[in-house]
Amino acid sequence: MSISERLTDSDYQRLADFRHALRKFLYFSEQAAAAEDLTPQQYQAMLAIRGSSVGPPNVTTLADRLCLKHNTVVELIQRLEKSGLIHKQPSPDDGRSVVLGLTDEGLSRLDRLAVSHTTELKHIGPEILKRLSKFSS
Amino acid sequence: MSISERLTDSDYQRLADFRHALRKFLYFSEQAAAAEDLTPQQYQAMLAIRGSSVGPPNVTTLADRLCLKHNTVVELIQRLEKSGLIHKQPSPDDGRSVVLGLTDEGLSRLDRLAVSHTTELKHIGPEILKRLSKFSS
DNA sequence: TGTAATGTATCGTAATGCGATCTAGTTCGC
DNA sequence: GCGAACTAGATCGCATTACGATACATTACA
Repeated sequence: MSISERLTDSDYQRLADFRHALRKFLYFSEQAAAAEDLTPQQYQAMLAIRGSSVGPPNVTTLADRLCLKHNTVVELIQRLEKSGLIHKQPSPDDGRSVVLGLTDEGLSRLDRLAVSHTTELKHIGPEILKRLSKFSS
Repeated sequence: MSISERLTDSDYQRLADFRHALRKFLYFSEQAAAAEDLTPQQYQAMLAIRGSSVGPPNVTTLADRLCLKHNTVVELIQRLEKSGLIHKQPSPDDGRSVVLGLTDEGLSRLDRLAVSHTTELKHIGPEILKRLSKFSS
């Protein structure tokens, strides 16, 4: 498909179908999170904290990882802390910074979600993959 | 990974990295939509209307496609109609139903977005694909 | 040392998505 | 053909989310 040509019906179907596959996965994720009494964003924040490959993140690092503004993350973190799912520690290196970590309760809920997401990805993953591969040309 | 074992650090990193790749694409999409003065949901609704493979959808069909409740879509549609991006026609077959379609203005904005999304998918698609393929085992 | 940069927090606002409820139109059983 | 059940869409109120603007403390640096 040349960039200068108008898109065809099937170009649009391809985009829409990919988006639909993505949306189905995200919908599953919303429902799974809700079953653990979490909002989708809470799950994503907890996953990003637990799955950080560079050690426990602070607010700014987490905001980058979630592609959100720092103040959005501050509030997300506050709700998570109030629910007893994460804890904040003042950074020993930098008095402005806080280090984020999961509580036992947070870990336990996240673990169940991570397992179910992994299972779901084995099911819906191939569909996303198939629709995605149609753009690689 | 057996389902009965506790997840490892790298299991979590895999999930978090996949989610991050997804989030990056969605963030691109949000920014691209904003550049055309659209909300992300408006773009997705318009794409679903234009990319429908079974003819112009009604509210219920669109809700299914977007994995949203019908009343959510009704309001989304109202905002789109007020902005002159879509039009609603009473269905000739069923007096309860409305048929949704894009206006010229809607088509023109969507077209630019669809092109830029296609381009972006060629860039970020492979990364999503790579992270996704790690769950296919 | 004083100024800029960084990290976090607070406040007000707009958009989103949903449950509950409503109205109008359609279908089905009898 | 008539009423009950069902379906499609619309309306309202509410909680959550994300953001811009702003503030304040800490750190870095010239």
